Amino acid sequence: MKNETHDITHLLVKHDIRPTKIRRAIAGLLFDGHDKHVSVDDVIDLARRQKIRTSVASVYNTLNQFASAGLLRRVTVEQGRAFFDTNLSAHHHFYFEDEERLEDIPTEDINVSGLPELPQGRTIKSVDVTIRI
Amino acid sequence: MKNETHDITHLLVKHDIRPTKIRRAIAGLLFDGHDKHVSVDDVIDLARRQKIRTSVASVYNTLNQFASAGLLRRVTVEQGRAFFDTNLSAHHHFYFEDEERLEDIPTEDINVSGLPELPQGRTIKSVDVTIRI
DNA sequence: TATCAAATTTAGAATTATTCTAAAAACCAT
DNA sequence: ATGGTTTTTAGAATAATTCTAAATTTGATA
Ligand SMILES: [Mn+2]
Ligand SMILES: [Mn+2]
Ligand SMILES: [Zn+2]
Ligand SMILES: [Zn+2]
Repeated sequence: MKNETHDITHLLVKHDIRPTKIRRAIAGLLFDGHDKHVSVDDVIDLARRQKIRTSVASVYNTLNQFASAGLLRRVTVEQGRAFFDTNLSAHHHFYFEDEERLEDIPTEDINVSGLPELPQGRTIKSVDVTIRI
Repeated sequence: MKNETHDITHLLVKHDIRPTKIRRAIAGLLFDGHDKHVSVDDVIDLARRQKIRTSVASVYNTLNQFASAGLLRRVTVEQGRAFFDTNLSAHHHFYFEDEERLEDIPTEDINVSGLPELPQGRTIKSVDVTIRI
């Protein structure tokens, strides 16, 4: 068993996700040490290229589970398609409209300060800055 | 003819949109002097309540035309539904996730500075700050 | 290792938002 | 009023996502 496989199994277990075959396979595609932003279609294509046999429903199930478990972050930049981000640290995004592609902006490259008072009883879930270019 | 109606006709004409009946009706719902964020469904409901007879396709056509003409600004905060914003001045948003509702944040209530360098040949189309609460 | 209940995966149907089509209606310059 | 052009519309088409329920996999236990 490759070390990488072992790491992925533990990553899933740590997040209370049973490390089944397709979950490990999809996690293997996503968590390869490189930050990425993927659509469901991207994952289906990636899986097909690696001869991983799965279904559309499973890709949806798995990405949604990973997002709920905090292994992925959902990024909404256009209505219609969802993107999932493997970079979990605080950061912002360029969105290349013509290419329908996201690129990270390190949090230190944008200064967001002086947040307004929140309405009663609310807490911030996220602060997202998207620069469309 | 009410003054308000006249204003709306001129607003459309100024933006090179022929002031047809349904366009004037939908513009009347939207441009009443109060900033608002509406979904297509909201507009259909508003129209129905005012006994404005129209079709789903026309609401889509009209909102898309208004957005292209710069009378509305499209706001993307969740995959699935599009919001249209009548507030055209620079500002940001709270998004109330549980209520699926937007609220404006005046631009002076958030300080966004030190934007990063843009990739070659790109220009900023918009800078959107969304605070999910 | 064999058994089996629970969890997962899956194909295809269903749902939802949006766009497309092409026929009918409205518009407006003459 | 006429008639070419634009708009409106109902319903079909498309596309992303979720649902359903049957088949498969998983992993604890015997
Ligand atoms: Mn693709
Ligand atoms: Mn509604
Ligand atoms: Zn990112
Ligand atoms: Zn707004």
